[in-house]
Amino acid sequence: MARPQSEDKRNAILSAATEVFALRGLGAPTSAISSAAGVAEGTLFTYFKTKDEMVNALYREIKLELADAMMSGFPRRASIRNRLQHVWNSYTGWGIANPKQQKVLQQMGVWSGLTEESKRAGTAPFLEIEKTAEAAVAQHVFQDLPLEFIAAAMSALADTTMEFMRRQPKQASRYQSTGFEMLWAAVCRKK
Amino acid sequence: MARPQSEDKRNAILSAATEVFALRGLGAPTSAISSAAGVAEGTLFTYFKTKDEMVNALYREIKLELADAMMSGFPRRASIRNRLQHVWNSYTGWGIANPKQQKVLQQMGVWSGLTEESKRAGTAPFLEIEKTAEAAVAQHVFQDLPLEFIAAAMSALADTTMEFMRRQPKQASRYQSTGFEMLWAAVCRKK
Amino acid sequence: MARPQSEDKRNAILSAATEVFALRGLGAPTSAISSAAGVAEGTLFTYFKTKDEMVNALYREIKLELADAMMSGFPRRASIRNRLQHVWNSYTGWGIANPKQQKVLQQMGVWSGLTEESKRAGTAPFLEIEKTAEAAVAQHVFQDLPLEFIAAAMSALADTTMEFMRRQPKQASRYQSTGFEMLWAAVCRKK
Amino acid sequence: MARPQSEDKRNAILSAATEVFALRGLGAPTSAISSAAGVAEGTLFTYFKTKDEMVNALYREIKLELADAMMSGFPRRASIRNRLQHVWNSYTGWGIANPKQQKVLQQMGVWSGLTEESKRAGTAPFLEIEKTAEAAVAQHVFQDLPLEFIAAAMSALADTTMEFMRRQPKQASRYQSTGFEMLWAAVCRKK
DNA sequence: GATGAATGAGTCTTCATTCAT
DNA sequence: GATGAATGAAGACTCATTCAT
Repeated sequence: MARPQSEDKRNAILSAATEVFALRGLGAPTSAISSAAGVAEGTLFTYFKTKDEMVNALYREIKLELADAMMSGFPRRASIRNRLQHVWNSYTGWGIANPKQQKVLQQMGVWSGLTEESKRAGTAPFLEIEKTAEAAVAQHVFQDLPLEFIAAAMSALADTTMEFMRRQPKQASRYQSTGFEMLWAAVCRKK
Repeated sequence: MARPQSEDKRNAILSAATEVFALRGLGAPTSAISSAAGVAEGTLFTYFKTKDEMVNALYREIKLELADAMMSGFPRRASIRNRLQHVWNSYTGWGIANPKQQKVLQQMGVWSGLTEESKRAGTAPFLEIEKTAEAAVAQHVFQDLPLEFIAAAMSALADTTMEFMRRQPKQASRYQSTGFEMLWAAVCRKK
Repeated sequence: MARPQSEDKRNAILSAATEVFALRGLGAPTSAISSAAGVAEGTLFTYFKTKDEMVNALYREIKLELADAMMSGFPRRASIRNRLQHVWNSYTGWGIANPKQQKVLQQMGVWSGLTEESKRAGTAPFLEIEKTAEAAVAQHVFQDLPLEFIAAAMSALADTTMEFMRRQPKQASRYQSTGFEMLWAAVCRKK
Repeated sequence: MARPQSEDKRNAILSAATEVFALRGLGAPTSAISSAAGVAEGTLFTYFKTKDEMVNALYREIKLELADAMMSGFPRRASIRNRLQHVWNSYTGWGIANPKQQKVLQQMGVWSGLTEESKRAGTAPFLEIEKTAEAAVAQHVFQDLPLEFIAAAMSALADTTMEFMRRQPKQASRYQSTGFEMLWAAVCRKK
C-alpha cells in the first residue's frame, strides 16, 4: 500500500514546530517548520490539513507528554500534601527539562485558534489530579474554591517559578521547594 | 524627544491599537489600527517608525496608565499588609475596569519583540511598591526571596484572579479578597 | 498502441473525469478524478502521461460516443431533409440524455490544450454526415457554403436549442422541432 | 488626498487581463496580468478585491464596450429587418475588430464565477434590441419564440460566423452577409 | 504633516507529477 | 501494475512600509 504515512515524519514535523515556535512564536512560517523537519513544504500538509490544525495537534501532543511526565508514579494513596507535591515537582521538573515545549504551551495560552475540543483533550489526562483537588476541598484541607481556579493558580505560580529556576539555575531547587510551600500556604484552609 | 505634531492623533492610534490587539491579537494588521483610529495608513508610520516600535510604545503607555491607577493614593505609611492590599486591589480593580488593556499586556508577555528598554521602562514607575516589598523582606514579614520573584508571583496570581472575576462577575469581590489572602499567605514568612 | 492492463480502470477514470469536469470545470484537480474513479492518484498517470493528455483522450472518447449515437441508424438513403433531421434529432437527443458529456464538450471548445490531432480525430467519425452535406450543396439544396461552416452553424444552433430544452423540459420537443426548422431554413438555398 | 486611484491604471489592468486571458485562458495567473499591465502584483488587488471580482468587472467592461459599438447609430425607426441587420453587422464588426475581447467573452460564457448581478448588468444595455425582437414577434415577423432563445441563437450564429470571417479574411464580408441571411431565414415566420 | 496608492517579499495552500514500497 | 506519500513550483492574496501628491 505505497508508503504509509510515517509516524517518524509526523513527529519530525511536530518537534520541528516546537523548536521553531519556541524561537519565533506561533506566527513562524510553515516553511520554516518543514525545512527544520527536513521535509518539503507540501509534506506538512499531507500530515495536517492546515497550519491551525497542526498547532492544535501540537498542543495535544505536548499536553500528553506533560501528562505522561506528571501522572507516571502518581502516588494515588499518599497524603494530599504529598500528592500535590508530586504534581508540583513533576510539572516544574518537566518544564525545566523541556523548556521549548513549555514556552510553546504558554504561547498557546493566548492563542485564539485553539479549538474547544483541543482544550478538552488537553485537560482530560489530568483527571486524577482534579480528583485529588476535589478531595482536598471536600476534606477541608483546601479552601472552598472552584477546582479550576485552584488549578489555574497553581499553573500560574508554577510558570513563574520555572522562569526563575531557569534564570538562576543554581537556586533552582530552592525556588522549586519555596514555590511549593507558597502554593501550599496559598491554597490551604486557614485556621 | 520632539513629539510629532498632534498628541491627539498619537493617542488615537495607541488606543485603536489597544482595541484591535485585544480583539485580534498582536498579529493584527496596522491597517486595521489606522482605520480604527480614523487616520490614514501612512500616518501611523509618521508617529512610529515600525509596527514593533509602536507595540513597544503601547506597552509603555499601558504600563504607565496602570502605574497611575496603582500609585495614586498609595498609603505610604500604612502597614505592610495594608500597602500590599492596596497594590492588590488597585491592580485587579484596574484590570477589571480596563479589560482590553490588560489583555494586551498579557499578550505582550509572550511577545518576542519587547525591547529590554521597554521592559525596564515598564517596571520603573512601580519603584515604591518595590521598596515596600524590600522593607517587608527586611522586616521578616515576607519570606527571604528576590523582589522580582515576589512581584512576578503576585502578578501571576492577580491575572488568574482577574480572569475568574470576569468569568463569574457575581463572585468577583469574593475572588478578589480570597486572592489577596492567598497571596498574603504565600508570601509571608512561616512561623 | 499497447494498452495498459485494465480497460475497465481506464474507463472508470474517463467517466469520473466527465462527472467531475461537468461539475467543477476543466480546472478540477486530478486527485478529485482519481478519487471519484476509485483509483489511486498515481494510477491516473499510468493510463495518461499528463492531465492534458487525459483531457484530450476524454475529448476523443466523448466524440466517439456521440458519433455512435448519431451514426447508428443513419438513413443513408433517405432524402437530404430526412438525413439532416436524423442528425439533428440524434445530436440533441444525445445531448439531453448525456448532459455531462455535452457540458464537458462545450468546455473543451474554449480550452487551449486540445491538440490538432484530437480535433481531427474528433471530426473523423462524422464523415457520412459531411458527405450528406456535400451532396446537399452539390444538388443545390443547401446554399453554397463550406461544409465546415454549415457544420459549425448546426452545432451552435443545436447547443443553443439543447440549453433551452433543458431549461424548459416541458417545451423540449417544441424547441427540438422548431430548432430544426430554423436550421433547415437557414441552410437551404433561397428561391 | 494622496494619489487617487488612477482610472488609467485600472484600465491598464483590465486591458492586460484581456490580452492575457485571450492568450492563456481565464486560468492565467494574476501575476501575468499585473506584469503585463506594468504594475506590481499587489496593485491589482487595490483595484479589485479578488481575481473573481476582477473577471466580473472585465466582463461588464467588455459588454459595455460592445453595447457602445452596437447601440450607437441604432436605427430606431428603420424596418425590423434593417434593425436586425444593424445588430448583426455591428456585432460581427466589433468581434472582428476586437478579437481578444470577443474570445474572452466567449470564455466567460462557460465560466462559473460570473455573478447574477454581472449577467444582469451585462444584458441591460441591450434593451433596445430586446424591444425590437419583441415587436418583431408581436407583429408576426419573427416566429413565436422566447426572446432569450432568439438572442441566444443569434449570438451563437454570429460567433460561428466571426470565426470563419477570421479564418478566411478574404471571404469575410461574404460570410457576414450570408450569416445574416441565414439568421433572417431562421428567425422569420414561415409562410 | 497627512494621505492612501503602490510595492513586492512573504504566507498558506494546492496540485500535477514522481517514486519508494 | 497499483498505491499514495512526497515533492516543490506556482497561485492568490496580505501587509508593513514607502513615497508621490
